[in-house]
Amino acid sequence: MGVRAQQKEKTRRALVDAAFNQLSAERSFSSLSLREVAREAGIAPTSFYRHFKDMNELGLTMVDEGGLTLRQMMRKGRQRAEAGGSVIRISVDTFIEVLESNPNVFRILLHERSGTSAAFRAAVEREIEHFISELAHYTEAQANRTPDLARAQAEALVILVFNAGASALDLKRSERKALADQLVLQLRMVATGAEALQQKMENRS
Amino acid sequence: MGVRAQQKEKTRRALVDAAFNQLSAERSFSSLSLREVAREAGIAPTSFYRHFKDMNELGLTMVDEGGLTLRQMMRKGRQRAEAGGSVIRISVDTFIEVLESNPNVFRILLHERSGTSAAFRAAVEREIEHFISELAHYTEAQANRTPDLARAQAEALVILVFNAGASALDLKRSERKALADQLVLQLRMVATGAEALQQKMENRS
DNA sequence: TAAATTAGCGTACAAATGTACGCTCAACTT
DNA sequence: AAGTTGAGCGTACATTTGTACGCTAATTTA
Repeated sequence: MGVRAQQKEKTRRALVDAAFNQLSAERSFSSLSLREVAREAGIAPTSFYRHFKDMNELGLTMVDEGGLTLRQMMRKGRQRAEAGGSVIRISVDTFIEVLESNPNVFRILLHERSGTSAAFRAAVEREIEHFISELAHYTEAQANRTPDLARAQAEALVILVFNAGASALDLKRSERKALADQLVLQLRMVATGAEALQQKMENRS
Repeated sequence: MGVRAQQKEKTRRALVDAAFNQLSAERSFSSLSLREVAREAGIAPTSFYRHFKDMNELGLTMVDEGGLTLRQMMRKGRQRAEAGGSVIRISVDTFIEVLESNPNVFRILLHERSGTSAAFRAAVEREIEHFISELAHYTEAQANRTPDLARAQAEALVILVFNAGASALDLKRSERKALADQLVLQLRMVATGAEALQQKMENRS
């Protein structure tokens, strides 16, 4: 890659990073202005356009990138689970760790999920869908579930996890422990319930 | 109430209604400007201050008012359920109806739940907490659950319902049917799972 | 080496925003 | 009847925003 393209990529990264860094509990992506991001990245406002058509395009990039990061981290965590122990417990712990080390990635996903732009909502939904279908396949194979039951179960699990994530963002480290425990309990409810429903259906037919 | 106070109340209502009416899938509360709301309500921008300290105060009013509306409607629906039939099914159907007739009340709750103002998040959480504790008490009495199990169960149920609500806002009428069915299935999972977990605990002790 | 490309800059402008200030006049109080 | 209050208005202003336009200088291509 030429010197020129390299420098351009570097600036682009500076923009993305600047935007991520400005996110916080008090600052959502949609409240960031183009000028603020450019300022933080150390370039002139008008130079922004050399990299993105508008703020929307930057945001979508962030959602995609964030979702990818999350999935990679969760996948690594899952490898730990293969060593043995409760899958649910280990997954929840991994999730909390991921959340703690990437709070802003979470913020943008959670916020824009109920956001004002259809494109954003769709993008976030796509990321969540990745999680759901990975999990559904896993459950289908592992617990021998009916496809549609596996799907409903996976969806419920993911929703509960993401919601707990949203709450966790506002909590202190110590309170997160209790939240994680409650979450584990809820996930077990869903898993146990799905199993019971499946058995009932099998007996009936 | 005097003529004067009456007129003031009327204008205040006009402001609240104006704000609610401007909400849509493309427009969140936080994206509304004071001037826009005043314009829609038919008053001068500066007159806004006669009624609210700032937009934040207006928003909190809307959250409180919206939450109240929702609870009242759900309570009416619950009376229908007492006539017999599946509590879950009837509750879900009621919920969908409520959602369809008050989409904007939902939007503000859903969006500000993950919003940028701590006061807003707390207010929404308070509203959701109402639902959870009402449901937890119901379950505790009805199904004879342990308090903490009842709590975890109620929370899971409410979260699943609200999440489905968020998705439903983006769907066409016909697609909502399928979503409702899936939601019912998930709620049954939780209920069945909670029951099973409780039994297991009782046997163990 | 000469020409073409382009990342980044500075200037500029129209639009919109929140809100300070002071006025009016109808409603209320005394 | 006289005096007080306050809801609503218009004017005004500083600030911030997105973005159009044209320039520069370094890199790339020919």
